[in-house]
Amino acid sequence: MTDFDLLITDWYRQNKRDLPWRNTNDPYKIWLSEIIMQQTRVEQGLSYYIKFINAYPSVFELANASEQDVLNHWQGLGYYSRARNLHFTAKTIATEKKGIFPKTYKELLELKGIGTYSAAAIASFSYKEPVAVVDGNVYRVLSRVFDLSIPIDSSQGKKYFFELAQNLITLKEPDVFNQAIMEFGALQCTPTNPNCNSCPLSINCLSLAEGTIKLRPVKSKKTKVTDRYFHFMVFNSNGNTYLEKRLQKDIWLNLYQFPLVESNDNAEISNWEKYTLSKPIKVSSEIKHILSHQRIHAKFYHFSEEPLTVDSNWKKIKLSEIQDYPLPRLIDRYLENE
DNA sequence: AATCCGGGGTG
DNA sequence: CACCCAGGATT
Repeated sequence: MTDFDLLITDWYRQNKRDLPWRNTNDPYKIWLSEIIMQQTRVEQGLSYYIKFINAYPSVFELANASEQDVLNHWQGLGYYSRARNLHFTAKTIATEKKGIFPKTYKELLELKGIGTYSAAAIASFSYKEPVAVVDGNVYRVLSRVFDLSIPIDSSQGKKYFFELAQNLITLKEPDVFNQAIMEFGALQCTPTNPNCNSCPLSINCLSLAEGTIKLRPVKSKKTKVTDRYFHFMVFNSNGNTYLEKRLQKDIWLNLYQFPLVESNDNAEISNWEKYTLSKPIKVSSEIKHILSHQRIHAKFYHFSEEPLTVDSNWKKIKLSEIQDYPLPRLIDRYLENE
C-alpha cells in the first residue's frame, strides 16, 4: 500500500482525542505521559498524569521528591517499577544532565525505564525524529492491514513489525504518523469488534478480505498464573498499627502492607510464631486479588494487642496516617470496605 | 527467549 | 474466565 500514511493521518486529524500531552513538545511532559500510559488505558492513566504534573511541574520537583512520595502518587496504577524508574531517571536528568533531556532515540534508550517504544515516542513527539513507535495498537493495526501471522511476542516478530512501521512512517511529520497509528488502533481498529464498516483502510485491509480479523494479532505464549495465600496481621491498640515495607524482589517492591505471613493454602493461620500468642478478635473472609501472573488469596486478622516482636522493616504508625504510605490496591481496598 | 511486574475494563 | 491496555527489566 502506497498511501498508508496519508489515510491514517487524515483519519487522525478528524478523529483524534484532545489529550493534555498532545499540546506540548516539552520532553518532560511527553516522557511522564508515556511512562504512565505503558500497559494502561488512557481513561485510567489520565487523572494520574494530571496529578503528577501538578505535584511535579518539572523534572526538578520530581527529582527532589522522595521515592515514597512518588510511589504515593502512583498508588493504584500498578507496575510500580515504572514509578521507581521514573524517579531514578528524574534524578539522573536533574543532576548529571542539568535538567536537559537527551534529544535522540539512541540516547533516550539508555535511560532507565525507557525502552524502544518510549524512546521512539519521546524522540518523535518532542524532536520529530522519524523513528516508529510500536505499541499494542501498532501490532494490531499492522497485523490486520497486512494480514501478518508472525507472533508479536517473539523476537523476530518484534523486529519485523518495527521495520515495517519504520518503512511506513512519514519523514515530514513522523510525530503525527506515530500519534495517528496508535489512536487509530485505540479508537477504530479495536481488539474486539473493530469498526470495519466505517474504516478508511477497509478496502486495503488484507485481514478483512481473508476473514482473519479476529485472529490478529497472533501471540504465541500464554501467561501462567500461580496462587498465593497471604495472611495479614492488623494490629490496633490505642489507634496505632504496624506496617511493613516490602523489600524482597517480588511484587509491590518498596510499598507498605500490614505485616504478612504467607502460606501454601487458605487454611486459617493459628500459629503466628514469634509475632503474637493471642487470638485474633476478627478474621476477614477470603479476598481474591488478581494480578497478571498471580492470584492472591488474602485474609486479614485483627489483633487488639501489641505484637511480641517487631521486624526491622516494620514501622509503628497511627492508623489515621496510613494513607501517608504507598499501599497495594489490595490493602487500600480492604481499608475502603472495612 | 522466557518470565516477571498491577490494576482495571470488556466480551 | 480470557484477553487487552500508549512496555520494560531481568534472568
